[in-house]
Amino acid sequence: MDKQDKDLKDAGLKVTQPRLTILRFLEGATQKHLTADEIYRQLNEGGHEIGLATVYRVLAQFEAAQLIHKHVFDDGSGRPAQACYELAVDDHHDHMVCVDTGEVIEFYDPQIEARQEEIARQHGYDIVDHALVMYVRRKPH
Amino acid sequence: MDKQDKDLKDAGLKVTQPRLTILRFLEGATQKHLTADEIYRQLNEGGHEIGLATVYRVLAQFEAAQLIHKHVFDDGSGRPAQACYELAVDDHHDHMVCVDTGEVIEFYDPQIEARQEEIARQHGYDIVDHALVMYVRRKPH
DNA sequence: ATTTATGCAAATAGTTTGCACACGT
DNA sequence: ACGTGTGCAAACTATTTGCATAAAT
Repeated sequence: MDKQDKDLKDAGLKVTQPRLTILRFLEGATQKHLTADEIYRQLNEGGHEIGLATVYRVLAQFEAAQLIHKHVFDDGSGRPAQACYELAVDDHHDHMVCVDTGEVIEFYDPQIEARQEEIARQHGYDIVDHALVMYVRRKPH
Repeated sequence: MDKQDKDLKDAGLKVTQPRLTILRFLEGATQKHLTADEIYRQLNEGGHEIGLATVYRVLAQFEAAQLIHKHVFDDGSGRPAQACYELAVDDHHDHMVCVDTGEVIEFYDPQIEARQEEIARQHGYDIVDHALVMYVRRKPH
């Protein structure tokens, strides 16, 4: 039993061809943040026949199992927002999206994290989740 | 010429009935964050005949003119994300959304703002915009 | 053998757009 | 009168779902 096989079982998911294929693809991908459609297209172009609906279903399951995280970066440019997915890793981080190139940069700042907790607490709330996205542009020169 | 009238002209928008109606509605609304559909429904129930498409178009124009801000709170529960809009005011703020009630709480934290600038700078970027949303739950007891 | 997963096509939800007509200046 | 704005219905996009078939245990 290999690693991905075990990961799926641990997540309570039956080990099926599509799930294995998608999980392996995500782990091997050069790009960390991928849309459902990108995953679908790249797999099929690579000879793996998987339906788009299945990609969505599997991603939803992976997300529920915390194997991956889903992000909805409102690209600001209006137009329909596409969700993207990335493999879950132990360390939490937030994102910067370059409005010119679409490039996604990850970062983590303990001060910000701490302030968030503090602010929620002051209002009488616990944080369930949070999303911080900075839309940025490469500084001239 | 009243205030809303002037606001529209200043934004470079012709003063039309739907635009005035929507702007006044937003300024008079008890709820600060409204979806396009809520605005559409409430106006029509209030006797103002406005098409949904027009509501969307006007909101898009208002957003472009910085009269309002658009938010896409990924309610986490999966399902299609609906955008909501709020009147732009001078002071910037971020949001907390209660995952149980959908309630939206606004907050502002200078430390977080400063850190964001700093982090972007360190990576060689300027911040164009940013969105911080904390999904929270009322603290037990 | 049974249960769960998959693929396809059709359905959905929110939002956008084409076009004929109405409005604002 | 002229250029925009509006309403309606049809189009679109991303995503979900129903259903018959195919896998996995």
